[in-house]
Amino acid sequence: MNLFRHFTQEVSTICANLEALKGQDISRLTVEAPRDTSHGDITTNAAMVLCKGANMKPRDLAEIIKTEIEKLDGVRSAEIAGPGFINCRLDNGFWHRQLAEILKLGTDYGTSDIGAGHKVNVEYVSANPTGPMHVGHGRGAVFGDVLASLLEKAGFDVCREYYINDAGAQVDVLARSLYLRYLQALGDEIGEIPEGLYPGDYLVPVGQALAKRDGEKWKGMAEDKWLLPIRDFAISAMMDLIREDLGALGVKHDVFTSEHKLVSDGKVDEAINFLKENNLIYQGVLEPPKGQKPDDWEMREQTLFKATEFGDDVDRPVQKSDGSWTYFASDMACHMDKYNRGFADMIDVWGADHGGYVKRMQAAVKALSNNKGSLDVKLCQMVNLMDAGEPVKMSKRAGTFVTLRDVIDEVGKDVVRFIMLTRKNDAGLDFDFSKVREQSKDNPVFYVQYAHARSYSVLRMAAEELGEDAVRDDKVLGGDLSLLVDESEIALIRLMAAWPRLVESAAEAHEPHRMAFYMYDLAAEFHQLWNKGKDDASLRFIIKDDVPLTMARLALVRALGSVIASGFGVFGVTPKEEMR
RNA sequence: GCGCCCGUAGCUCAGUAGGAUAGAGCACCAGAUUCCUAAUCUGGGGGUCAGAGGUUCGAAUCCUCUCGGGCGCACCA
Repeated sequence: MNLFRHFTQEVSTICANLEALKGQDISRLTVEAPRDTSHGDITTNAAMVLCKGANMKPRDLAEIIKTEIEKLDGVRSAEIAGPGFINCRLDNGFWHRQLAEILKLGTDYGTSDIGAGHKVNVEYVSANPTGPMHVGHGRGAVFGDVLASLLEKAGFDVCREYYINDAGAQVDVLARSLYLRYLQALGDEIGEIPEGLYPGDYLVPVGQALAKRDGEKWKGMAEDKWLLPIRDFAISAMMDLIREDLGALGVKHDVFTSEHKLVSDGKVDEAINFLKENNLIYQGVLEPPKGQKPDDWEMREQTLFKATEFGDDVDRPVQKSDGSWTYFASDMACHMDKYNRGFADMIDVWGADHGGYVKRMQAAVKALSNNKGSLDVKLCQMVNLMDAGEPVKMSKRAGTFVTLRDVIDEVGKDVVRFIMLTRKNDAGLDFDFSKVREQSKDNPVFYVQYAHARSYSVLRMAAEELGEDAVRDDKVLGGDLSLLVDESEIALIRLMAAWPRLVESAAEAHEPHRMAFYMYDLAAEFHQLWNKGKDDASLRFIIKDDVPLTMARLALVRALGSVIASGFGVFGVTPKEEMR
């Protein structure tokens, strides 16, 4: 249960039934956590948003509402503050019930039904199949994967999609690059890889595999004979490579959609015909871009999509001069296909360098769905690889290029995943190797992992001190939670109880990073409580001569572990039970 | 020239569908350990929320303009 939603409903009911507020729109009414905890546990703006319609002073109206709120179950006291806030304190019993719910649900705590089973398609990674993934791809991959998990936790029916850009010029370049490696594998001296082809070593074993499979079959043949079969071989090998990288990162997809297949299946024609029927395709000439005019600009008649009718700045070409479809055209087909598969809500995760592409794709989605579909595009900014505050120098030519796989091998997938989510997607991210290896508070992954491990260490210690039997599940879970009365204990429960709401707001905003900050705060709250036991021995979790209190505190510790594990579950990070 | 994103403490960044005295970490200063793991914790100083208008009970948040930074701008994907 999201406690804020619960109280919003309760207070809304109160207001709807008040004589003075008959017939008023109460949708602006909210119940939130006050920023300053000294103002109480929850606060409502009810009096302020409703006073105008009631023709009353906010504080007078607040007085009436307050009287009713005080009668609510779980509310200990209420007071009017500032311009008309009604601040409430909840009683300890309420918090104990929250704790009991966490213990009951375990890592399912935070699961929500706000998605109501609505279908959402999340497309992410979609790296060109021309080589191994780099760190920037990794950020988009983790972001998309975790956003998908987050939406699932919030009750959406999510499809994780990978769009393979296996059509167009870059895969021909890949085929030519592989052909050279193939010749090399057959013993030819190929020298330097020519400019314009992919020089990476990763094609060497692929060339060998091709030579092994086909022998000298393609040697000496004209390009038009070998281009297609070798291209297929190359793409398939590159997708294996990418799938391996994704596997190492723990990133999953439900559907891999091939651009090439969309074209050959006629899906692009289908999309374009649909637009033609709606009079959204025409032959026309575009104005040259103002300011920086490309050197090779020439006046040209093109097949254009009327993107301007759906909010884009200019109409967009869908066909190249050789008659083949532009990338945009097949991408439109891809999104139309998603819509036809039942996904009115789509989310695409792209690199920030594709920012200029957002409007046209959103325009296309509107056009292809008769304005029923929606597309949210999440742009992920650059990742800067650093070491001890200095940028890591990278050069493909010099062979000092750091791939995603290198980073995963160096620090592990859990660290990569978590760090990728410690920034908003549209903010740049520094990935510092030295910081990430550090075992200190400066390293958020470590700090949160340590809180989880510490919860286990307390339970282990309790088993040692009190005996395995004393800390069996049923005894810990069946403890008398009402013994938890210290303010710092209640504070921890209060923060844990905010988790369901956080999941919902992060899901609605499509912002998984909020979970990272929450988990860090939660870890800090727990470490603080642990340390209070140093100053005041009566606050330690394990009190040998007070077993009932110890049981209640072990339950608290266990719940803390569950909430962190719940967050890690969405993040795809394995919670550690010990740090050694 | 146009579009998108961004501008919050010395640094790196949060800021929960507009809420009360704007937060955290790092760094800096001062402290805490016979201890449930010191890989931690407590306290302190530090701000024109880039600037100017506007909307309203109330703005870091919404709108307009200005300044400053990043990205992108026809037959690449």
